[in-house]
Amino acid sequence: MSKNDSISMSVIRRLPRYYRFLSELNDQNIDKISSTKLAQIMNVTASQVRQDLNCFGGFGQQGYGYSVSQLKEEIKNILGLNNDYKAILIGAGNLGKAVAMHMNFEKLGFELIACFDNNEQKVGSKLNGITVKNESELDDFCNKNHIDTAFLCIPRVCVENVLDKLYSHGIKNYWNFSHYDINARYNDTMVENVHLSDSLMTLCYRMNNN
Amino acid sequence: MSKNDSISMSVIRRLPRYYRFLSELNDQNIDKISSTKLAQIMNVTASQVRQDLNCFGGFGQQGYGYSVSQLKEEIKNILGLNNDYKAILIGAGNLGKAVAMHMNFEKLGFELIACFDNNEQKVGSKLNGITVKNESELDDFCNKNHIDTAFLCIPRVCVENVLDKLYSHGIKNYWNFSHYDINARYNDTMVENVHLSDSLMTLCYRMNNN
DNA sequence: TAGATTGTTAATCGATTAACAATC
DNA sequence: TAGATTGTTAATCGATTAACAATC
Repeated sequence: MSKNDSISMSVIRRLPRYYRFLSELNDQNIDKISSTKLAQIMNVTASQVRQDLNCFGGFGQQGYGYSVSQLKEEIKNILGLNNDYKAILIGAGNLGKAVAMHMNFEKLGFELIACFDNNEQKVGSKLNGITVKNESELDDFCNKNHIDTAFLCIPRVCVENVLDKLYSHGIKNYWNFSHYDINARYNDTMVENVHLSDSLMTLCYRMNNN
Repeated sequence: MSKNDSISMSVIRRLPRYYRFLSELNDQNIDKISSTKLAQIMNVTASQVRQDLNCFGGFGQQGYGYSVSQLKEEIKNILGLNNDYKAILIGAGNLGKAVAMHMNFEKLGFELIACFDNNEQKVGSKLNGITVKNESELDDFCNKNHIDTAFLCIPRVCVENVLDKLYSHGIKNYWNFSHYDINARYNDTMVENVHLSDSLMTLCYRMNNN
């Protein structure tokens, strides 16, 4: 279909940032912007802005620039934020709790429909209105509900067991906070990793070598 | 000094991953590995492994390969994980709590020495043995203690005020969980961003366009 | 020594930037 | 129309991969 056949990850990873800056401009009731000005604000080159946007279509108007509100909506659609992907969260520890409580899933194209934990202590507690279920109910829940993606907030050593179960139910999209290498086990999965400790190590390196 | 004059961010961001895989191999008591085998395990090319490592020195031995334990230690040193950088955490909400409780700072070159929050409800509670202080004590604390870096787990709108304060005390390294653009305000800061919602949006895009 | 594997140079590939014709 | 700014092609830059001589 049309242009977005094989957009590079470099471009894809910049999209949320465009979306954020455009949302801000829109909130400030600015209705037009040129690639040059947007680039200035975002601290990138105007060429990059135009190249990136043109991966998806000609959203601008020569001699004028881009309509902020229109471009913002375009990117929202490109990202797919109007979706309502059903997500479940595995692991209601500190990290899982933070993910459940902190994120505005609705604005990101997701709906969190259930949380699971294997710790009896946590079962029954509520996260953003969702009662934490016992992990033993996971299979049953997967059978009875359509699930698009799983957010894994469990320790590395626990992932394989849970992953095998989820994969057997056809779940192939993962937001993974552990260091378990999901793709190595199932190469047809779509995995977005968040490696907090890698990020902190990178900061450490840079502090050493500034 | 020597080789690591201007290592590209691409290489730097791969270092934690090397460190992880080497640590694992070491735990399995494997004592030698070739670039080819390591590349296989990590799903990259052997060329990249050798190029990356040679940015920092010739750690291998021709005809033999690399000593796992030695290479692991080398990378640990390159990353600077033996440091004891003093860090403070701003924001003891769900995210801040998760960061404080979940991370093994000691193994990452940091020591968390204080937490602050402006919410009276949170002040006095304990995170991993550290009592949450009132944000009003921040200035005083900065005056009396050496601080290398701040972890910002506060909402975007709260960052500017806190940042100005921290920067005035000479703190220039930040682990930033908000969408506030620290570098735009102070361009001599070292910032490592964690943008959870950007990550989730990227997953959303990829789910739409698999 | 012969075999293996590194360190490093050269070739390729992809991403970013510059330039400019098209056009509003 | 003249001025501005896009969309797009071409040039540059950097990162990845391949090749191979050095050497353990």
